[in-house]
Amino acid sequence: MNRNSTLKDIAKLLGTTPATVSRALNDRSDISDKMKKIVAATARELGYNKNKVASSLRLGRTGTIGVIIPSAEQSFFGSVIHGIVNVAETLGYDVLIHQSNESYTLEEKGVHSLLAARVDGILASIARDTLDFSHFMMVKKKKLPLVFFDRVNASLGVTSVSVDDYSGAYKATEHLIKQGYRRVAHISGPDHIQIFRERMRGYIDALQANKKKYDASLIFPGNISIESGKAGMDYFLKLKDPPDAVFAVEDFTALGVIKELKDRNIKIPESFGVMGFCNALFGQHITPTLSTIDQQTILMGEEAFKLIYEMIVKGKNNKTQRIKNVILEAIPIIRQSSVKKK
Amino acid sequence: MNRNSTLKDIAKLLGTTPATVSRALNDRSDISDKMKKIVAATARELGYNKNKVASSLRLGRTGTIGVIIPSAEQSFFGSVIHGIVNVAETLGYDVLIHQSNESYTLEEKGVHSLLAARVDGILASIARDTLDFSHFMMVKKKKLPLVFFDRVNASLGVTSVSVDDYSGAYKATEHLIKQGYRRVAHISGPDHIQIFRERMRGYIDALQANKKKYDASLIFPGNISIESGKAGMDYFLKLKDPPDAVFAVEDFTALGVIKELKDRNIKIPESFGVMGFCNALFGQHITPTLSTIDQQTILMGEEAFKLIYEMIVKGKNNKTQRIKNVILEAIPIIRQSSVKKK
DNA sequence: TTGAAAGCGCTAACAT
DNA sequence: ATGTTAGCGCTTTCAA
Repeated sequence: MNRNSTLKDIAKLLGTTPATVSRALNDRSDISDKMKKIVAATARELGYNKNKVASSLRLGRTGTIGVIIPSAEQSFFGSVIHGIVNVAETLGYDVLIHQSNESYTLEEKGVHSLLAARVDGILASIARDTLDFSHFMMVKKKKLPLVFFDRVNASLGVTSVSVDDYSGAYKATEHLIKQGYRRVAHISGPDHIQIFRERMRGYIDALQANKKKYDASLIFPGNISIESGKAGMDYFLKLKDPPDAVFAVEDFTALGVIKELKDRNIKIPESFGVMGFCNALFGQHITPTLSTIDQQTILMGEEAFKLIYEMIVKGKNNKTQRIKNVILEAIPIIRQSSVKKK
Repeated sequence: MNRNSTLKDIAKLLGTTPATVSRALNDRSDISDKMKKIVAATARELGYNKNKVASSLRLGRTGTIGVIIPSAEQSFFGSVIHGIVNVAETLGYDVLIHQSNESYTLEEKGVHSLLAARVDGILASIARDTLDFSHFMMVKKKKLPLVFFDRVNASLGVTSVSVDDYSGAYKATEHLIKQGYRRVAHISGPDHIQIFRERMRGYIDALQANKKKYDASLIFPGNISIESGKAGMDYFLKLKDPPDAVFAVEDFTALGVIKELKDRNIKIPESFGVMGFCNALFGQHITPTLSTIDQQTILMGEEAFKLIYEMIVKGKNNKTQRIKNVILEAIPIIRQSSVKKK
């Protein structure tokens, strides 16, 4: 590997010193234009490319942020990464990715790898299996900028971006009621995850605000899967007074509901209404198309990076950091599965 | 930010030197077990976390690889990233991500950022708009390990992993013929991208191997979108002797075909057969479910990392590198849209 | 088995 | 406007 050229190489060639070359390349005001030009030309000639590793060591910052997601395979996180990386590149930051695969142990390892890499900040979406948050608290204690996105935990006092799950669920439920469905049920997600609890709360409040009685038998505990959608429908249809609409905690669950209804020849949306949550890609391609709540994934990634960027920049000036919790609007996407009214 | 502890801190506390502490922590054989134990204990106590930046500068390698993809938003690339990152983590590597957003300029910038970060190798999937490959040739010239995945270019002599596009297309086309469809058409992708040319070649060869005449009017030039699927069908159905099956270059195109057929009340698969390519998630949830070719995305990511890892390790020993081109099997996933026979 | 010293490439403080 | 010097934290060579 033909050695990368260094400031020293350029300096030697020009009969000057590495310090001057460094200043010239960094466009410092105390260097003459003439010198800047000749340095730039020589650098180009040698194919010089700044060694960010050395620079980072010297500066005590890396211009790199770390991201921890459950899995890049889930298209939701792919979109968020897209948003994060695009803004990061624009602002000159590199992005390191780690996956927890929903495991606490891997998440914890990921945090340590990122700390070893001396990232300037960490963006994270909490793993399903994480119940102990000491690794994140350690980051916080080190005063290293930390931002949670989507899978947040309000009790930790960490800056975050998430979608307004409560209001999204509220809107979804209310939409079904306004469409004339009499009894709106809910299939929930694992209730140790805050966002799913929020969605359930939105569902319950929307019922009560619309003078529907809250009926615990109309809530089926699911686990974010097609299967729990099917199982939920199976359960609901055996009730004495079954529901005629379901607000599912996310789109796969809603898909299970639709599959089960189709198997039983129950007409959607005429006899039964369905709303999901997530705006997964497949929703617009199935029959009937799925009404859902959009989570603004790309925007979420962009906002997450902007938040951490702000923390990094402010941290330099030793300003005190206030915890911010950005809540993105949950946007109803009304398609066929929930539109009873003509 | 309470300063991270260093080898020096540990050494001072133990009345020894940074060199010894370094050796102890790196489990060198020339250090006594007693010393190793006490060093480990002190390190734990201080919450010591090796500064990878300093270590990288000294060692001349970073234990980091760079990945350039068109966009993390495409679920295909999300899956590949998943595969890459998982294997990388297992082998102790960090992963830096850059996106080209299908633009040559951003791709080129990405390569330079990764070089500045002194990554130990680069994995890349070529952007749609990239016609000039000098940035990749520069990487190759530097003898920095480089592996292409999926969007490869055979003429560049770069190690790669990709799916067997030719054989996948061949199998897809032959499957449709064997199902009894008389005239099998093809909607292609941008033909400056090699994988799409390969798929067309597979289509043509399968026709001829099965004694079907190759008819240029049965190939519609598309651009990997739902719209080109629809446009293709519109064109085909106006032909004097229209086809009764389509092999679409990828699943979105196939989805467009299906939508158009449904709009015209043409029965799938009875009157018209459809095959896609990619095995996108939505294919199993639409009606009819979509027959397609699986690309083994996660495996592709895993293989890509393994290849570059091998190159990195061998490079150290100055062994000569042979260019490898790993071709993953293209696996037909037969669902409803192509099954005419009972 | 351990210590002393040097250096990876960069940048900033200080000097001129 | 430029040069000198030192040091970020680690690892390795050489010496003891």
